[in-house]
Amino acid sequence: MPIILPCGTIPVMEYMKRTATCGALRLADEGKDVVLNGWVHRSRDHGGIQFINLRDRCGITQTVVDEDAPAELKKLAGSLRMEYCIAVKGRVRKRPDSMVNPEMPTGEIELQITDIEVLSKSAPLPFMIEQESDAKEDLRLTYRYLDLRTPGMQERMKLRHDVIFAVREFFHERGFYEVETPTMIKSTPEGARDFLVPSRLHPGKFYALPQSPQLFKQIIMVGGLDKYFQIARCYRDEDARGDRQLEFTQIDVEMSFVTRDDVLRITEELFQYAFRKTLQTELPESFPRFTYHEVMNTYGSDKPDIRFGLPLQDFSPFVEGSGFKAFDSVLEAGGAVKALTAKGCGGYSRKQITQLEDTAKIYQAKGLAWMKVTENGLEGGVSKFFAQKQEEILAALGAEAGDLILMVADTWRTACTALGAVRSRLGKDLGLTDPKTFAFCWVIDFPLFEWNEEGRKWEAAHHMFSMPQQQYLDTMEQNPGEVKGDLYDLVLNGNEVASGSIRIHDPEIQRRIFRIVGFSEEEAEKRFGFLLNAFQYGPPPHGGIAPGLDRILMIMAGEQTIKEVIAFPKNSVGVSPMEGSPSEVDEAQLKDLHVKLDLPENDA
RNA sequence: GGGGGUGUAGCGAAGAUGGUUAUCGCGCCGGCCUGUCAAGCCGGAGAUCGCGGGUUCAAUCCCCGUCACUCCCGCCA
Repeated sequence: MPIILPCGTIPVMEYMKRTATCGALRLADEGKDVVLNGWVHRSRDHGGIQFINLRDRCGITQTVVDEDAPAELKKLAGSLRMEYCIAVKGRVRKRPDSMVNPEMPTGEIELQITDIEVLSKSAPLPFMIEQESDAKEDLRLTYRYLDLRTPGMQERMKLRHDVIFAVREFFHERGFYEVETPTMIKSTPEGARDFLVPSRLHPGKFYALPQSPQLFKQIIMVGGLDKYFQIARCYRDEDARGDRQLEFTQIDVEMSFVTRDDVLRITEELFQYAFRKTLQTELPESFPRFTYHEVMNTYGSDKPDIRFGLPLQDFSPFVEGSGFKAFDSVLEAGGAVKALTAKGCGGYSRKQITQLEDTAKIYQAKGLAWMKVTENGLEGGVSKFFAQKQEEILAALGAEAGDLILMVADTWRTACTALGAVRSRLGKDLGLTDPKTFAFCWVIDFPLFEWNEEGRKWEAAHHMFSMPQQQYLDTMEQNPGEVKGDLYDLVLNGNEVASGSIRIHDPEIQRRIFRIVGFSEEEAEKRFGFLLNAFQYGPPPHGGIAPGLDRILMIMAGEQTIKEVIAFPKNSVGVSPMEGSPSEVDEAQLKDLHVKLDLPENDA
């Protein structure tokens, strides 16, 4: 790296600066004298001749100290160890034909070394730098600076940069302004727990880190900026998951004077653009749309993986008269019986079926009923109850000999989600989830309210600023559970990757929503007063969406966790093992902040 | 808040009904070696088997507890 200093100050330490990168040289460069800077990736000393693979961000070049090289040079080369940072000078030469390495972009040439300069040494490594480190995740995070050197991490960091760049390009070209919103804001408890920042100047008061820029982007619309986007960091103090971190990045978008379809369209274009620019992948011209009810019924999930079929079906027509009490009683209680035809799984062992049942049970199913389809009809499991109707059943389910029929009877929601989980698992087990296939779809028409059984009240399913669909406006108080919102989720390969809505810009409708979820005028004023105030001054109709950058990158990179596409993620318990956060702070710092600790007893 | 899994040398793993010297690969150190590209060959160092307690003549192995990590349910408007 060039060291830049103001003129006439401290002398620059001179070293052999690179004239090419380690990924650049080709046969056409034969005969050139070049300097490379990089890290010793591997070193192979054959006694007479020594090969040093030099690595930087751009690639790996084989450099060679020949047998007839000066003894001094050979000695220095022999002292090099993995991950020493060095400069080498030499001449590019064609490799002998039989020595060409077709695996390497630089494999037709090598650098005949004339000089070596050790720029810095490396201690023995805690793990080796390989395509993907095989060290445990926690160790990789402790030494993230080494992990970042692995080609795998470097590729993902490049992908992340490329996608962000494409996003900026895309929105810029369409007249969006990138506007930054504050990271220290008013706490508006609703949804996830807030991270709090105590105020020194205002004893007893706190800022919150934003769970998303939601309220600010709506205010930006009131501010007349018309089209906004931001690569926004969001903070939610909830337990982590493979696809969830305490802090994560959203591509936050909001637009004025738009309808739902405008937002869906531009989001489709955004991903078509980003996938084309970064993965050279063409996405479909438009993404299929399903209603919430449809995906729950068919895929048993509000984030369906549509890379494969295996649809859930209604089994309730075959229950009456079967004599199977377990199913009967569920239907009498207003529940549902859902069935899934697992194609070609008729040979599953008892153990395999039990494993599928365990999956269903995680999602609260009481059991997983099953029947095998053979040449002779239904066999095994609960088949004896359905023998008379077997023709009908096979026809309705499209089941054939060699299939396995799986059923869950429970409340509609549990039956769907539990069997949906079984479907997901089968998709993976049967190899139907090619990570190179990118199957986007929209889920629309979400219910606006959900009944909270514990609190005995209605809650906003998404957030309180989403618009009810037009046809419910007159009557939404009468049956809140029926009300569909102008809400939409974007789903990719079974992952929710974006979520958005058309917002309420009419204060009267907003008041009615608050009333339905049991929010008093005073409470609404206290929490969201600034937004309601803004809405007194001619707010434009507006709506937006917020794609989760990390999740999308994870899927683009074919990874199982977003940690692989974040340079410095926290581990599963919110700790960063590298710098050791969170950590205790000085008593004096707490005092400044007017904060006293009240720690749990057994916390050592 | 709940459930599953893991913890053995710097790293990744194997291991035994509870028994004497705990194994393998990579890395590390030393030596040999003209063409490798995960180089090869020879030799060497390196482990209180996560920690604490219990059972036992004897525990890395069994039991209890605990810690750390990891995945999942809940939670995540």
